[in-house]
Amino acid sequence: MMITDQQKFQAIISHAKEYGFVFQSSEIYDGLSAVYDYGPWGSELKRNIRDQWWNEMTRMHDNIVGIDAAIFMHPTTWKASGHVDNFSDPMIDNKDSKKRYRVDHLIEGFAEKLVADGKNDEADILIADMDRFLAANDFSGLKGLIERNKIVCSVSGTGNWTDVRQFNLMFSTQLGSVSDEANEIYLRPETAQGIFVNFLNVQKTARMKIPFGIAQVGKAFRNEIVARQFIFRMREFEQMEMQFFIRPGTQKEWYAYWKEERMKWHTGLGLPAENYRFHDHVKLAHYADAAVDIEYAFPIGWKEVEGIHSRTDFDLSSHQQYSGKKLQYFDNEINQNYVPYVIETSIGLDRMFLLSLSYAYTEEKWTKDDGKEDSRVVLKLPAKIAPIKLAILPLVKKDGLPEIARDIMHECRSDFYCFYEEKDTIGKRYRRMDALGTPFCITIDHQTKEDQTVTIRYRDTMMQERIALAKVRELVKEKIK
RNA sequence: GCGGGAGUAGCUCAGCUGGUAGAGCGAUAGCCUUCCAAGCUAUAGGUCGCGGGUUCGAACCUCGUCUCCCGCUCCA
Repeated sequence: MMITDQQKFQAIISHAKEYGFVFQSSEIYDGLSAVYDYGPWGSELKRNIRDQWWNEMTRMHDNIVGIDAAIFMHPTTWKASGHVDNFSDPMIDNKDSKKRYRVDHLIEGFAEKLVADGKNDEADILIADMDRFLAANDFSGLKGLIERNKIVCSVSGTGNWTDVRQFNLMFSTQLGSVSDEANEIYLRPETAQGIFVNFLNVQKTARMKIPFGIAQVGKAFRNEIVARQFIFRMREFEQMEMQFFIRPGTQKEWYAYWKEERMKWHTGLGLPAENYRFHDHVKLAHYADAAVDIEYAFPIGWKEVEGIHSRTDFDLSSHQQYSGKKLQYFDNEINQNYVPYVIETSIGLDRMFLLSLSYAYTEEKWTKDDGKEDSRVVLKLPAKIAPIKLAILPLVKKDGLPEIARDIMHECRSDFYCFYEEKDTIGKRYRRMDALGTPFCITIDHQTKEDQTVTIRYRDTMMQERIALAKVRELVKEKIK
Protein backbone atom coordinates (compact mmCIF):
# COMPACT_ATOMS: atom_id res chain seq x y z
CA MET A 1 0.00 0.00 0.00
CA MET A 2 1.36 3.37 -0.97
CA ILE A 3 1.26 6.22 1.44
CA THR A 4 1.01 9.73 0.10
CA ASP A 5 3.91 12.12 0.37
CA GLN A 6 2.00 14.22 2.84
CA GLN A 7 1.32 11.19 5.04
CA LYS A 8 4.94 10.20 4.75
CA PHE A 9 6.07 13.63 5.90
CA GLN A 10 3.74 13.42 8.92
CA ALA A 11 4.98 9.91 9.64
CA ILE A 12 8.60 11.08 9.54
CA ILE A 13 7.83 13.87 12.01
CA SER A 14 6.12 11.42 14.40
CA HIS A 15 8.87 8.86 14.01
CA ALA A 16 11.53 11.51 14.63
CA LYS A 17 9.89 12.39 17.91
CA GLU A 18 8.97 8.88 19.03
CA TYR A 19 12.44 7.49 18.54
CA GLY A 20 14.40 10.40 19.95
CA PHE A 21 15.64 12.15 16.81
CA VAL A 22 13.96 15.57 16.92
CA PHE A 23 11.91 17.34 19.57
CA GLN A 24 10.25 20.68 19.40
CA SER A 25 12.20 23.25 21.39
CA SER A 26 10.84 24.04 24.87
CA GLU A 27 7.97 21.66 24.30
CA ILE A 28 6.73 21.77 27.89
CA TYR A 29 6.15 25.50 27.40
CA ASP A 30 4.14 24.93 24.22
CA GLY A 31 7.22 25.07 22.06
CA LEU A 32 8.99 27.90 20.32
CA SER A 33 8.02 28.60 16.75
CA ALA A 34 10.34 27.05 14.17
CA VAL A 35 12.99 26.00 16.69
CA TYR A 36 13.82 22.34 17.27
CA ASP A 37 16.11 20.23 19.43
CA TYR A 38 17.93 17.07 18.44
CA GLY A 39 17.53 14.05 20.70
CA PRO A 40 19.92 11.18 21.46
CA TRP A 41 19.82 9.51 18.04
CA GLY A 42 19.19 12.72 16.15
CA SER A 43 22.31 14.33 17.53
CA GLU A 44 24.35 11.26 16.55
CA LEU A 45 22.94 11.31 13.03
CA LYS A 46 23.54 15.02 12.70
CA ARG A 47 27.08 14.72 13.99
CA ASN A 48 27.80 11.92 11.53
CA ILE A 49 26.55 13.98 8.59
CA ARG A 50 28.65 16.91 9.78
CA ASP A 51 31.73 14.69 10.09
CA GLN A 52 31.20 13.26 6.60
CA TRP A 53 31.14 16.76 5.17
CA TRP A 54 33.99 18.08 7.26
CA ASN A 55 36.27 15.16 6.48
CA GLU A 56 35.44 15.32 2.81
CA MET A 57 36.35 19.00 2.69
CA THR A 58 39.38 19.21 4.93
CA ARG A 59 40.98 15.75 4.86
CA MET A 60 40.24 14.79 1.30
CA HIS A 61 41.39 18.10 -0.20
CA ASP A 62 44.89 19.27 0.63
CA ASN A 63 43.98 22.82 -0.40
CA ILE A 64 41.06 23.25 1.98
CA VAL A 65 41.35 24.07 5.68
CA GLY A 66 38.73 24.65 8.31
CA ILE A 67 37.95 27.43 10.75
CA ASP A 68 35.47 27.95 13.54
CA ALA A 69 34.51 31.61 13.66
CA ALA A 70 32.38 33.27 16.33
CA ILE A 71 28.67 33.83 15.89
CA PHE A 72 29.06 37.46 16.97
CA MET A 73 30.83 39.67 14.50
CA HIS A 74 31.61 43.36 14.26
CA PRO A 75 28.42 45.18 13.20
CA THR A 76 30.12 46.69 10.17
CA THR A 77 30.51 43.17 8.80
CA TRP A 78 26.82 43.17 7.96
CA LYS A 79 26.93 46.56 6.33
CA ALA A 80 29.74 45.31 4.11
CA SER A 81 27.95 42.08 3.30
CA GLY A 82 24.81 43.92 2.28
CA HIS A 83 22.63 42.32 4.93
CA VAL A 84 21.80 45.55 6.74
CA ASP A 85 20.71 47.40 3.64
CA ASN A 86 18.97 44.62 1.84
CA PHE A 87 17.16 42.91 4.65
CA SER A 88 15.80 45.41 7.12
CA ASP A 89 13.08 47.44 5.52
CA PRO A 90 9.91 48.93 6.93
CA MET A 91 6.96 47.11 5.33
CA ILE A 92 3.24 47.70 5.19
CA ASP A 93 0.40 45.35 4.25
CA ASN A 94 -2.82 46.19 2.49
CA LYS A 95 -5.55 44.44 4.43
CA ASP A 96 -7.80 43.99 1.41
CA SER A 97 -5.40 42.66 -1.20
CA LYS A 98 -3.07 41.04 1.38
CA LYS A 99 -0.22 42.48 -0.61
CA ARG A 100 2.88 43.57 1.24
CA TYR A 101 4.91 46.59 0.18
CA ARG A 102 8.21 48.08 1.13
CA VAL A 103 7.17 51.46 2.46
CA ASP A 104 9.85 53.37 0.56
CA HIS A 105 8.86 51.71 -2.72
CA LEU A 106 5.22 52.53 -2.12
CA ILE A 107 5.86 56.19 -1.41
CA GLU A 108 8.42 56.60 -4.20
CA GLY A 109 5.91 55.10 -6.63
CA PHE A 110 3.36 57.69 -5.57
CA ALA A 111 5.94 60.47 -5.90
CA GLU A 112 6.64 59.43 -9.48
CA LYS A 113 2.94 59.72 -10.20
CA LEU A 114 2.98 63.24 -8.77
CA VAL A 115 5.89 64.14 -11.04
CA ALA A 116 4.02 62.74 -14.01
CA ASP A 117 1.12 65.01 -13.10
CA GLY A 118 3.47 67.98 -13.01
CA LYS A 119 3.37 68.29 -9.23
CA ASN A 120 7.14 68.26 -8.76
CA ASP A 121 7.11 70.39 -5.64
CA GLU A 122 4.70 68.08 -3.83
CA ALA A 123 6.80 65.09 -4.84
CA ASP A 124 9.99 66.66 -3.51
CA ILE A 125 8.36 67.49 -0.18
CA LEU A 126 6.96 63.97 0.05
CA ILE A 127 10.33 62.33 -0.57
CA ALA A 128 12.04 64.67 1.88
CA ASP A 129 9.48 63.83 4.56
CA MET A 130 9.86 60.15 3.86
CA ASP A 131 13.64 60.28 4.16
CA ARG A 132 13.34 62.13 7.44
CA PHE A 133 10.94 59.54 8.89
CA LEU A 134 13.03 56.65 7.57
CA ALA A 135 16.17 58.06 9.13
CA ALA A 136 14.37 58.47 12.46
CA ASN A 137 12.71 55.04 12.22
CA ASP A 138 9.42 56.90 12.73
CA PHE A 139 6.91 54.29 11.58
CA SER A 140 3.79 56.14 12.61
CA GLY A 141 5.12 59.16 10.74
CA LEU A 142 5.50 57.01 7.63
CA LYS A 143 2.00 55.66 7.97
CA GLY A 144 0.66 59.19 8.46
CA LEU A 145 2.42 60.17 5.24
CA ILE A 146 0.68 57.35 3.37
CA GLU A 147 -2.70 58.24 4.85
CA ARG A 148 -2.44 62.00 4.26
CA ASN A 149 -1.52 61.47 0.63
CA LYS A 150 -4.28 58.87 0.25
CA ILE A 151 -1.85 56.38 -1.27
CA VAL A 152 -3.74 53.27 -2.29
CA CYS A 153 -2.82 49.69 -3.09
CA SER A 154 -2.54 49.06 -6.81
CA VAL A 155 -4.25 45.70 -6.48
CA SER A 156 -7.22 46.44 -4.22
CA GLY A 157 -7.35 50.17 -4.84
CA THR A 158 -7.99 50.82 -1.15
CA GLY A 159 -6.10 52.64 1.57
CA ASN A 160 -6.89 50.01 4.20
CA TRP A 161 -3.37 49.56 5.59
CA THR A 162 -1.82 47.78 8.54
CA ASP A 163 0.69 49.61 10.70
CA VAL A 164 4.17 50.02 9.33
CA ARG A 165 6.43 47.30 10.68
CA GLN A 166 10.09 46.64 10.54
CA PHE A 167 11.13 43.35 9.06
CA ASN A 168 14.68 42.48 9.83
CA LEU A 169 15.89 39.02 9.06
CA MET A 170 18.77 39.40 11.47
CA PHE A 171 18.42 38.83 15.20
CA SER A 172 20.01 41.55 17.26
CA THR A 173 21.23 41.81 20.81
CA GLN A 174 23.52 44.06 22.84
CA LEU A 175 27.19 43.66 23.37
CA GLY A 176 28.18 45.13 26.71
CA SER A 177 26.42 44.67 30.01
CA VAL A 178 25.12 48.22 30.46
CA SER A 179 22.33 48.28 27.95
CA ASP A 180 22.19 52.00 27.17
CA GLU A 181 25.92 52.11 26.51
CA ALA A 182 26.00 48.89 24.62
CA ASN A 183 26.36 48.42 20.90
CA GLU A 184 23.70 46.61 18.97
CA ILE A 185 25.15 43.54 17.34
CA TYR A 186 23.67 40.74 15.29
CA LEU A 187 23.62 36.99 15.41
CA ARG A 188 25.16 36.00 12.10
CA PRO A 189 22.60 35.25 9.37
CA GLU A 190 25.20 33.21 7.48
CA THR A 191 28.55 31.69 8.33
CA ALA A 192 30.27 32.88 5.16
CA GLN A 193 31.33 36.28 6.50
CA GLY A 194 33.40 34.67 9.26
CA ILE A 195 35.44 33.11 6.48
CA PHE A 196 35.79 36.29 4.44
CA VAL A 197 36.99 38.47 7.32
CA ASN A 198 39.56 35.79 8.18
CA PHE A 199 40.71 35.35 4.61
CA LEU A 200 44.20 36.77 5.11
CA ASN A 201 44.67 35.27 8.58
CA VAL A 202 44.07 31.82 7.21
CA GLN A 203 45.91 32.30 3.95
CA LYS A 204 49.04 33.54 5.71
CA THR A 205 49.12 31.27 8.75
CA ALA A 206 48.24 28.08 6.90
CA ARG A 207 50.45 29.19 3.97
CA MET A 208 47.68 28.60 1.46
CA LYS A 209 48.13 29.23 -2.26
CA ILE A 210 45.31 30.10 -4.58
CA PRO A 211 43.23 28.18 -5.44
CA PHE A 212 42.32 27.18 -1.91
CA GLY A 213 39.26 26.83 0.28
CA ILE A 214 38.15 27.57 3.83
CA ALA A 215 35.49 25.35 5.35
CA GLN A 216 33.27 26.04 8.31
CA VAL A 217 30.34 24.43 10.10
CA GLY A 218 28.25 26.51 12.43
CA LYS A 219 24.99 27.98 13.56
CA ALA A 220 23.29 30.82 11.73
CA PHE A 221 20.13 32.71 12.63
CA ARG A 222 17.40 34.20 10.49
CA ASN A 223 14.23 35.75 11.74
CA GLU A 224 12.10 34.30 8.97
CA ILE A 225 8.68 35.86 8.51
CA VAL A 226 7.29 32.43 7.83
CA ALA A 227 9.29 29.46 9.03
CA ARG A 228 7.69 26.09 8.58
CA GLN A 229 7.79 22.53 7.32
CA PHE A 230 9.35 20.95 10.37
CA ILE A 231 13.13 21.38 10.41
CA PHE A 232 13.27 22.46 6.77
CA ARG A 233 13.17 26.16 7.56
CA MET A 234 14.23 27.02 11.09
CA ARG A 235 15.12 30.27 12.76
CA GLU A 236 18.27 28.76 14.23
CA PHE A 237 20.03 26.39 11.88
CA GLU A 238 23.39 25.00 10.99
CA GLN A 239 25.31 25.63 7.80
CA MET A 240 28.24 23.79 6.31
CA GLU A 241 30.01 26.25 4.06
CA MET A 242 33.15 26.26 2.03
CA GLN A 243 34.48 29.37 0.31
CA PHE A 244 36.91 28.58 -2.46
CA PHE A 245 39.26 31.42 -3.41
CA ILE A 246 40.36 31.58 -7.01
CA ARG A 247 42.05 33.77 -9.58
CA PRO A 248 39.60 36.22 -11.22
CA GLY A 249 38.49 34.95 -14.61
CA THR A 250 38.59 31.29 -13.62
CA GLN A 251 35.22 31.31 -11.87
CA LYS A 252 33.37 29.50 -14.65
CA GLU A 253 35.59 26.42 -14.47
CA TRP A 254 35.64 26.28 -10.68
CA TYR A 255 31.90 26.81 -10.50
CA ALA A 256 31.43 23.82 -12.80
CA TYR A 257 33.98 21.83 -10.81
CA TRP A 258 32.29 22.36 -7.47
CA LYS A 259 28.86 21.78 -8.90
CA GLU A 260 29.97 18.32 -9.93
CA GLU A 261 32.09 17.69 -6.87
CA ARG A 262 29.28 18.45 -4.47
CA MET A 263 26.81 16.23 -6.29
CA LYS A 264 29.37 13.41 -6.06
CA TRP A 265 29.44 13.81 -2.30
CA HIS A 266 25.70 13.30 -2.08
CA THR A 267 25.62 10.23 -4.27
CA GLY A 268 28.79 8.97 -2.61
CA LEU A 269 26.88 8.72 0.64
CA GLY A 270 24.70 6.14 -1.07
CA LEU A 271 21.84 8.46 -1.87
CA PRO A 272 20.14 7.91 -5.24
CA ALA A 273 21.09 10.32 -8.05
CA GLU A 274 17.54 10.28 -9.42
CA ASN A 275 16.32 12.01 -6.26
CA TYR A 276 18.60 14.94 -7.00
CA ARG A 277 18.58 17.72 -9.56
CA PHE A 278 20.20 21.08 -10.23
CA HIS A 279 18.13 24.21 -10.28
CA ASP A 280 19.75 27.28 -11.80
CA HIS A 281 18.91 30.65 -10.31
CA VAL A 282 17.32 33.04 -12.74
CA LYS A 283 17.30 36.01 -10.41
CA LEU A 284 20.70 36.36 -8.83
CA ALA A 285 21.45 37.66 -5.35
CA HIS A 286 23.28 40.93 -4.95
CA TYR A 287 26.67 39.22 -4.68
CA ALA A 288 26.51 36.48 -7.29
CA ASP A 289 27.29 36.11 -10.98
CA ALA A 290 26.06 32.51 -11.14
CA ALA A 291 24.10 30.37 -8.70
CA VAL A 292 22.63 26.90 -8.64
CA ASP A 293 20.71 24.91 -6.07
CA ILE A 294 21.09 21.23 -5.49
CA GLU A 295 17.52 20.09 -4.95
CA TYR A 296 16.22 16.86 -3.51
CA ALA A 297 12.84 15.20 -3.94
CA PHE A 298 11.58 15.60 -0.36
CA PRO A 299 8.10 14.32 0.53
CA ILE A 300 7.14 18.01 0.50
CA GLY A 301 8.42 18.42 -3.05
CA TRP A 302 11.68 19.36 -4.73
CA LYS A 303 13.51 21.57 -2.26
CA GLU A 304 16.92 23.17 -1.97
CA VAL A 305 19.41 21.37 0.21
CA GLU A 306 22.61 23.04 -1.01
CA GLY A 307 23.60 26.13 -2.96
CA ILE A 308 26.64 26.75 -5.10
CA HIS A 309 27.33 30.39 -5.81
CA SER A 310 29.88 32.26 -7.79
CA ARG A 311 30.28 35.25 -5.46
CA THR A 312 32.88 37.10 -7.54
CA ASP A 313 35.00 39.44 -5.40
CA PHE A 314 31.91 41.09 -3.95
CA ASP A 315 32.53 40.14 -0.32
CA LEU A 316 36.29 40.62 -0.12
CA SER A 317 36.14 43.92 -2.01
CA SER A 318 33.37 45.17 0.16
CA HIS A 319 35.21 44.25 3.37
CA GLN A 320 38.32 45.88 1.94
CA GLN A 321 36.36 49.06 1.38
CA TYR A 322 34.61 49.12 4.77
CA SER A 323 37.62 48.08 6.84
CA GLY A 324 40.24 50.02 4.93
CA LYS A 325 42.44 46.91 5.04
CA LYS A 326 43.74 45.33 1.88
CA LEU A 327 42.37 41.85 1.25
CA GLN A 328 44.58 40.92 -1.64
CA TYR A 329 46.69 38.00 -2.71
CA PHE A 330 49.97 38.10 -4.52
CA ASP A 331 49.99 35.44 -7.19
CA ASN A 332 53.58 34.38 -7.95
CA GLU A 333 52.62 32.59 -11.13
CA ILE A 334 51.36 35.71 -12.85
CA ASN A 335 53.22 38.26 -10.71
CA GLN A 336 50.04 40.07 -9.80
CA ASN A 337 48.15 41.33 -6.80
CA TYR A 338 44.41 40.83 -6.87
CA VAL A 339 41.28 40.41 -4.78
CA PRO A 340 40.39 36.75 -5.28
CA TYR A 341 37.09 35.58 -6.67
CA VAL A 342 35.06 33.11 -4.66
CA ILE A 343 33.03 30.01 -5.34
CA GLU A 344 30.83 29.12 -2.40
CA THR A 345 29.27 25.79 -1.54
CA SER A 346 26.72 26.09 1.23
CA ILE A 347 24.67 23.21 2.55
CA GLY A 348 22.07 23.21 5.31
CA LEU A 349 23.03 20.57 7.86
CA ASP A 350 19.48 20.35 9.18
CA ARG A 351 18.17 19.99 5.65
CA MET A 352 20.66 17.23 4.98
CA PHE A 353 19.38 15.57 8.14
CA LEU A 354 15.79 15.82 6.92
CA LEU A 355 16.90 14.58 3.53
CA SER A 356 18.48 11.53 5.14
CA LEU A 357 15.32 10.73 7.06
CA SER A 358 13.19 11.30 3.95
CA TYR A 359 15.29 8.88 1.98
CA ALA A 360 15.60 6.34 4.78
CA TYR A 361 12.08 6.20 6.19
CA THR A 362 10.39 3.08 4.88
CA GLU A 363 7.26 1.22 5.88
CA GLU A 364 7.33 -2.42 4.81
CA LYS A 365 4.59 -5.03 4.85
CA TRP A 366 4.74 -8.66 3.81
CA THR A 367 3.13 -12.03 4.39
CA LYS A 368 5.05 -14.53 6.45
CA ASP A 369 5.40 -18.23 5.61
CA ASP A 370 2.61 -19.08 8.02
CA GLY A 371 0.32 -16.66 6.18
CA LYS A 372 0.35 -13.97 8.84
CA GLU A 373 0.88 -10.33 8.00
CA ASP A 374 4.12 -8.78 9.16
CA SER A 375 5.43 -5.26 8.94
CA ARG A 376 8.16 -2.95 10.08
CA VAL A 377 9.27 0.65 9.97
CA VAL A 378 12.90 0.85 9.00
CA LEU A 379 15.30 3.73 8.52
CA LYS A 380 17.52 2.70 5.64
CA LEU A 381 20.17 5.25 6.54
CA PRO A 382 23.54 4.92 4.85
CA ALA A 383 25.69 2.97 7.32
CA LYS A 384 28.22 5.83 7.36
CA ILE A 385 25.78 8.19 9.01
CA ALA A 386 23.59 5.80 11.03
CA PRO A 387 23.48 6.80 14.73
CA ILE A 388 24.11 3.26 15.96
CA LYS A 389 26.36 1.09 13.82
CA LEU A 390 26.12 -2.20 15.63
CA ALA A 391 23.59 -3.70 18.03
CA ILE A 392 24.89 -6.50 20.23
CA LEU A 393 22.15 -8.87 21.32
CA PRO A 394 22.52 -11.94 23.51
CA LEU A 395 19.83 -14.38 22.50
CA VAL A 396 18.94 -15.00 26.15
CA LYS A 397 20.07 -13.21 29.25
CA LYS A 398 21.63 -16.21 30.97
CA ASP A 399 24.06 -19.06 30.36
CA GLY A 400 26.94 -16.61 30.06
CA LEU A 401 25.70 -15.06 26.81
CA PRO A 402 25.46 -11.49 28.19
CA GLU A 403 29.07 -11.76 29.32
CA ILE A 404 30.27 -12.63 25.82
CA ALA A 405 28.14 -9.79 24.47
CA ARG A 406 29.69 -7.34 26.91
CA ASP A 407 33.15 -8.42 25.83
CA ILE A 408 32.51 -7.74 22.15
CA MET A 409 30.83 -4.48 23.10
CA HIS A 410 33.95 -3.47 24.98
CA GLU A 411 36.10 -4.36 22.00
CA CYS A 412 34.08 -2.39 19.44
CA ARG A 413 32.79 0.68 21.21
CA SER A 414 35.91 2.76 20.76
CA ASP A 415 35.71 2.34 16.98
CA PHE A 416 32.01 2.97 16.40
CA TYR A 417 28.73 3.42 18.24
CA CYS A 418 27.48 0.12 19.69
CA PHE A 419 24.21 -0.61 21.44
CA TYR A 420 23.63 -3.44 23.89
CA GLU A 421 20.16 -4.90 24.43
CA GLU A 422 19.03 -8.05 26.22
CA LYS A 423 15.38 -7.24 26.85
CA ASP A 424 12.48 -8.80 24.91
CA THR A 425 12.46 -11.34 22.12
CA ILE A 426 15.08 -11.18 19.43
CA GLY A 427 12.52 -10.20 16.78
CA LYS A 428 11.35 -7.28 18.81
CA ARG A 429 14.88 -6.10 19.33
CA TYR A 430 15.53 -6.29 15.57
CA ARG A 431 12.44 -4.15 14.98
CA ARG A 432 13.61 -1.57 17.45
CA MET A 433 16.99 -1.37 15.77
CA ASP A 434 15.30 -1.07 12.36
CA ALA A 435 13.37 1.93 13.63
CA LEU A 436 16.63 3.61 14.64
CA GLY A 437 18.38 2.73 11.41
CA THR A 438 21.02 0.43 12.91
CA PRO A 439 22.59 -1.31 9.91
CA PHE A 440 24.04 -4.34 11.72
CA CYS A 441 22.93 -6.57 14.57
CA ILE A 442 24.83 -9.50 15.95
CA THR A 443 23.25 -12.17 18.10
CA ILE A 444 25.23 -14.19 20.60
CA ASP A 445 23.72 -17.67 21.11
CA HIS A 446 24.73 -20.97 22.64
CA GLN A 447 26.67 -21.96 19.56
CA THR A 448 28.85 -18.88 20.11
CA LYS A 449 30.22 -20.54 23.22
CA GLU A 450 31.23 -23.60 21.21
CA ASP A 451 32.67 -22.20 17.98
CA GLN A 452 33.10 -18.45 18.56
CA THR A 453 30.69 -17.45 15.80
CA VAL A 454 27.70 -15.11 15.87
CA THR A 455 24.75 -14.36 13.66
CA ILE A 456 25.02 -11.05 11.89
CA ARG A 457 21.79 -9.64 10.59
CA TYR A 458 21.57 -6.99 7.90
CA ARG A 459 18.99 -4.27 8.31
CA ASP A 460 17.90 -3.65 4.72
CA THR A 461 17.56 -7.24 3.55
CA MET A 462 16.88 -8.82 6.95
CA MET A 463 19.22 -11.58 5.82
CA GLN A 464 21.56 -13.14 8.33
CA GLU A 465 24.70 -15.21 8.28
CA ARG A 466 27.17 -16.66 10.72
CA ILE A 467 30.56 -15.08 11.04
CA ALA A 468 33.44 -15.43 13.44
CA LEU A 469 33.08 -13.24 16.51
CA ALA A 470 36.65 -12.07 15.97
CA LYS A 471 35.74 -10.66 12.54
CA VAL A 472 32.81 -8.52 13.63
CA ARG A 473 34.79 -5.43 14.42
CA GLU A 474 36.67 -5.34 11.10
CA LEU A 475 33.55 -6.14 9.10
CA VAL A 476 31.59 -3.23 10.55
CA LYS A 477 34.56 -0.89 10.25
CA GLU A 478 34.85 -1.81 6.59
CA LYS A 479 31.15 -1.26 5.90
CA ILE A 480 31.03 2.19 7.48
CA LYS A 481 34.14 3.51 5.73
C1' G B 1 0.83 38.13 7.64
C1' C B 2 -4.07 36.08 5.44
C1' G B 3 -7.20 31.70 4.82
C1' G B 4 -8.13 26.37 6.05
C1' G B 5 -7.33 22.09 9.36
C1' A B 6 -5.59 20.18 14.01
C1' G B 7 -3.99 19.92 19.44
C1' U B 8 -6.79 14.20 24.82
C1' A B 9 -0.82 9.04 27.74
C1' G B 10 5.74 8.40 24.36
C1' C B 11 2.86 7.21 19.30
C1' U B 12 -2.08 6.48 16.73
C1' C B 13 -6.67 7.73 18.25
C1' A B 14 -11.91 7.02 20.91
C1' G B 15 -14.77 9.88 24.29
C1' C B 16 -22.90 10.40 22.69
C1' U B 17 -27.55 15.87 23.79
C1' G B 18 -21.99 19.17 29.12
C1' G B 19 -21.92 14.97 34.66
C1' U B 20 -14.24 15.84 36.82
C1' A B 21 -11.03 10.38 31.05
C1' G B 22 -10.39 5.23 27.84
C1' A B 23 -8.26 1.67 24.01
C1' G B 24 -4.38 -0.33 20.93
C1' C B 25 0.65 -0.04 20.37
C1' G B 26 4.82 1.56 23.20
C1' A B 27 7.56 1.93 28.06
C1' U B 28 9.19 -0.19 32.94
C1' A B 29 9.69 -4.66 36.28
C1' G B 30 9.13 -9.87 36.43
C1' C B 31 7.93 -14.83 34.14
C1' C B 32 9.15 -17.58 29.64
C1' U B 33 14.37 -18.68 26.92
C1' U B 34 12.60 -18.30 22.01
C1' C B 35 16.95 -15.92 15.40
C1' C B 36 12.61 -11.47 12.93
C1' A B 37 7.53 -7.02 16.94
C1' A B 38 2.03 -8.25 18.73
C1' G B 39 2.63 -15.42 25.00
C1' C B 40 1.72 -14.46 30.67
C1' U B 41 1.65 -11.14 35.17
C1' A B 42 2.15 -6.50 37.30
C1' U B 43 3.25 -1.21 37.20
C1' A B 44 3.85 3.70 35.74
C1' G B 45 2.30 7.84 32.45
C1' G B 46 -2.85 12.75 31.18
C1' U B 47 -4.81 19.47 35.95
C1' C B 48 -7.73 16.78 27.94
C1' G B 49 -2.07 22.84 24.59
C1' C B 50 -2.63 27.38 27.83
C1' G B 51 -5.83 31.39 29.96
C1' G B 52 -10.56 33.75 30.72
C1' G B 53 -16.12 33.33 30.27
C1' U B 54 -21.08 30.74 30.55
C1' U B 55 -22.84 26.79 34.00
C1' C B 56 -24.40 23.67 40.13
C1' G B 57 -20.84 21.20 36.89
C1' A B 58 -16.61 22.05 30.83
C1' A B 59 -12.21 17.48 27.17
C1' C B 60 -17.16 18.91 25.06
C1' C B 61 -20.31 25.48 24.60
C1' U B 62 -17.88 30.51 24.03
C1' C B 63 -13.80 34.19 23.64
C1' G B 64 -8.66 34.93 23.55
C1' U B 65 -3.88 32.95 23.02
C1' C B 66 0.20 29.45 21.84
C1' U B 67 2.02 25.52 18.79
C1' C B 68 1.91 22.26 14.53
C1' C B 69 0.33 20.90 9.38
C1' C B 70 -1.67 22.65 4.43
C1' G B 71 -2.50 26.73 0.67
C1' C B 72 -1.16 31.83 -0.55
C1' U B 73 2.90 35.19 0.51
C1' C B 74 8.22 35.42 1.62
C1' C B 75 12.90 33.00 0.92
C1' A B 76 20.74 35.81 0.41
